[in-house]
Amino acid sequence: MKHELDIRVAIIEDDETIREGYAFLIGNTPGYTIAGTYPSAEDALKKIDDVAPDVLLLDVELPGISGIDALPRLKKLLPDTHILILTVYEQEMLIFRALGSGASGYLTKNTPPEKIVAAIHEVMEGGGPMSAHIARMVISSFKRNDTSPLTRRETEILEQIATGKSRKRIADELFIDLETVKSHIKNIYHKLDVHSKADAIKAAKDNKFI
Amino acid sequence: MKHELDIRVAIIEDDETIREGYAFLIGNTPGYTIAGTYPSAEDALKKIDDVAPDVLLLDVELPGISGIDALPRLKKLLPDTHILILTVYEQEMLIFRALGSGASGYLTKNTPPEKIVAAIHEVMEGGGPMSAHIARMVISSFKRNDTSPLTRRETEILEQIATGKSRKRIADELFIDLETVKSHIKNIYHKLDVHSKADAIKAAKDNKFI
DNA sequence: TGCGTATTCCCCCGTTGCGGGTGATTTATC
DNA sequence: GATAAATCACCCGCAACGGGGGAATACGCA
Repeated sequence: MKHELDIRVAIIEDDETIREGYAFLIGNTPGYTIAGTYPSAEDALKKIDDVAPDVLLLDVELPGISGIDALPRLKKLLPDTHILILTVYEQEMLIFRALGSGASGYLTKNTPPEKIVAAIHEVMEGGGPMSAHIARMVISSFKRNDTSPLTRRETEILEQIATGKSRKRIADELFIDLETVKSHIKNIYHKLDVHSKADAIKAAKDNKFI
Repeated sequence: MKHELDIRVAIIEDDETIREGYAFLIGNTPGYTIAGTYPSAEDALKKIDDVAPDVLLLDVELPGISGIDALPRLKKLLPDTHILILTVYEQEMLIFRALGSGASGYLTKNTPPEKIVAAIHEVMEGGGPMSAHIARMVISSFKRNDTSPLTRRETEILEQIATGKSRKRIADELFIDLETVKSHIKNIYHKLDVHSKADAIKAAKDNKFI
């Protein structure tokens, strides 16, 4: 039951059962049309530009080029297509690489069918659908460590250092003397037990002090 | 209808109508109990530690101390309470400050009542409930610019510079000569039209090249 | 109100890194 | 086989960095 105003959905998924299952589910939901299904990224990269779907469901574990590696190239081919990652993997690395490469949402494969359809609708409405656990991980990535040994001023100065600014420039912008900045930096190094900018930044970022 | 195993919810909201509305809604939902309602952050900070709610709904626009400013102090008082921001504001600044200060979710006030209850449930289950538009903004914050003028190697080196490492150290870690690193940096500066580390990092971050 | 901490500023020292100019060679990739 | 990317080379002067010492206000919480 195709319709001109339907949301056009494409699927890249190597498991035929899952692929056809999603296609059946979405194709039989009013308002949605399957614009193409592909068993591999290579396949999709060759043919999908003729299809230009509104939304693309992308599996990350694919034979040959992985979904993650295909993402930037798919996004280049289809800049206006919303790409939803659909996977069993919940590693931070994968999630942030996917979102960095232009994915508009990230769903785990235990997502019930009706929620997948809802996610497709949501992404078309300007949302960013994520599975609950993924959303929590994304939120956690912003969270600062509230037990930082650094004072407010020290934190502020370390943040400035992390932007590559010189001590002189930091002093000028904070309206304090260069000697004061040096003094803070010495205290920061002592507290973090480091002996260089790079190590201080790394220690602070690892511990979410900045 | 209180129950020992109910999810205990507290509310900080200055508008009495809204506050009582939420309290009525949540208190009358099976499985949820209102543990306390407060018209201001000062009020809550004084009394809420006796209450120790599982979930706290927090408005950001409050008289006196704002919800955002109260967040770190509330989190310190109640480290195990999940705090859900409930607001009309959708500014990036506010969202990221809230998530950085320990908020577990962020909902806009046009959220229908049943979704607020669902969000409380979700956050107790390890999720990170966000309104659709908020989720999209959060996801967008990760997205790299796919039209960067920098090559892969240049991007890699600029990322290393942004961690505060010296050229020498970058050279060693990438197994290339110091002169090569210098050469890349010169190319980066030309492409970004800058003349210092700090300006290069700023330009690259502003444009999401790194 | 007072104790402790945070923040501010001052001097010394030697070493290292940084920004910029101009050039050349070897890999990939199309 | 052309174009871009990545690699290495040698020149220069100045600024920044890391670490040692000490000391005076300002501020917040009890």
